Amino acid sequence: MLKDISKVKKENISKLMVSFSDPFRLEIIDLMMDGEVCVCDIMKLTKLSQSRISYHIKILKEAGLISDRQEGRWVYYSLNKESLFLIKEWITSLTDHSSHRKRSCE
Amino acid sequence: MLKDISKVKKENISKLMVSFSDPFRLEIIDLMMDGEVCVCDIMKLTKLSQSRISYHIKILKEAGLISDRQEGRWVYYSLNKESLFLIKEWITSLTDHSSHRKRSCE
DNA sequence: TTGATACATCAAATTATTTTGATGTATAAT
DNA sequence: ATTATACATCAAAATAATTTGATGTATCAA
Repeated sequence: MLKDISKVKKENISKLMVSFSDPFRLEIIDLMMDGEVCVCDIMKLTKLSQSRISYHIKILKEAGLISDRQEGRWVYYSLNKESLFLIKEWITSLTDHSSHRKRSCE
Repeated sequence: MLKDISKVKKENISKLMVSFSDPFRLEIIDLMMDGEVCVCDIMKLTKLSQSRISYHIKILKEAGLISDRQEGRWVYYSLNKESLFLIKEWITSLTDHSSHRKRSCE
């Protein structure tokens, strides 16, 4: 068991995973790989409505997956590398510590 | 953009992420880190109902995250390392290829 | 100071996911 | 054969997430 991963961290992981669990959010994340994007960029590139995008952005933000930077009327969003590393670390702990031990009831 | 990651792969990723997006499924995954478990093990360790566990198991199975092995009346479930590696690979491609390029509208 | 743009937020409607309790199937012990 | 165990599956109910359209706020340009 992941005894070494604190509850706080687990809740972070959970939120990050929820972030990734929506196809539109994955699309948005994908767009952010090329660097900062504003909501208007996402609108042009995905044809999603503005409020719909804002909603998903909010989820990503609350999970700590993205950061924002305001510049005049525009808000630029970008991926947060630290949270990506956190997930990577978690997945790594899964692959590294998971056992193949057989179980047998009876 | 993740041009190099095929659509099929993306759909896998999406399903895997959905797998991870539920706290009870994370618990179940956690239990599987010590090796195989049967539904009855999960029942004892989590106090979730049998059909509830079966439901979540189904989601994990359909995402390809776990494998099953039947032995008599018991079915033993275990984590699928390949799918864990697939996610790791995906996260790695995010961390490795994501750019910090600034955007500026106007 | 008026109007336009960029985005956030809200409540209601829609849609999807999860839970529950019942029933079904297969295996195995008596 | 009958009964018990382990698990799957199903339909209905409960709950949660998402979408929509409207409205709100801040910034900026004319």
